[in-house]
Amino acid sequence: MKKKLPKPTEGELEILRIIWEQGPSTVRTVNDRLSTMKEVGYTTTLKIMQIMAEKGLLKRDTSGKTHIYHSSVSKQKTQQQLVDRLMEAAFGGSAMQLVMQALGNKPSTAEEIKEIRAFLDQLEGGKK
Amino acid sequence: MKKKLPKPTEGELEILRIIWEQGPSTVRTVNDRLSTMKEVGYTTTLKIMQIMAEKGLLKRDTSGKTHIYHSSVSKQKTQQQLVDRLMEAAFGGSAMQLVMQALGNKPSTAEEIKEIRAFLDQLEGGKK
DNA sequence: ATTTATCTACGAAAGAATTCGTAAAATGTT
DNA sequence: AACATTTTACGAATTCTTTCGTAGATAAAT
Repeated sequence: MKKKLPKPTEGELEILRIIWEQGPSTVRTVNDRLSTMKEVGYTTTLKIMQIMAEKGLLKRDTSGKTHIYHSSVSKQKTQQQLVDRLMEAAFGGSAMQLVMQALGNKPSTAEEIKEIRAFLDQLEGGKK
Repeated sequence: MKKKLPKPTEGELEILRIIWEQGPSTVRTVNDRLSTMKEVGYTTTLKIMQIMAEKGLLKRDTSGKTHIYHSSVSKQKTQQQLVDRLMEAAFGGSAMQLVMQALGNKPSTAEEIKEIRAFLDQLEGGKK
């Protein structure tokens, strides 16, 4: 019975994305990356990462001088959680409406559309 | 040049959904509806709606005794905004990834899948 | 007109999220 | 060893959201 982790905030999600991309990271490397996107102080990043560790979103190895943080939530699960939330909160639980909204505005390439079709094929085939 | 309205909070979104559904509403009717979903005091609903009016998410007619609130943001635009945000924040801007995540977990009916296909056809047709 | 009910206004409290200053601990440099 | 740098720890200030109590205004009922 694993307890449900809290939904990451916007700021936390930014950090998660960096760690998913880089793998286990120090505050320093996360902050360096983050700094290329926005103004942010080192201690601010540190604090957020410490809080994330408390919440269970990150785990940390404190054996060395510099602590190393790694994600304890998978990218996939987290994305799922966020999509589910939005689907519920804004679309009354309708996946289709969400999908159409997502596709409708953003012009997709023919290639992407093809991939989605293939994906739909697979979905149908699978559930027979 | 219309100024950008703030992103509604979760609580605000619930109220927006009710107003989108019911049309222009009083605090009373919104609160009645809201109360069927969760415990909430009348003044709480009132306060949130007042704040929403301040922010520009709602407009109100104060001519009568009872104020009437109506949405100043369209359902469509708001959904778009939220989807865009999530797409950016969690999927690096990829509509496709978001779509697959949305479809992948939630089992869709054959009917829905059909509709999505039709939608894709239309998308392709439209962009030549 | 007095009472009762409904509604708005105001403000306060509590909790979360974000930010950062300062200090202490660990490490590195000369 | 003395000094400088890096990192962690702590806590305070700020802002935002949510909640609701209380009071005042307006309308309805008797």
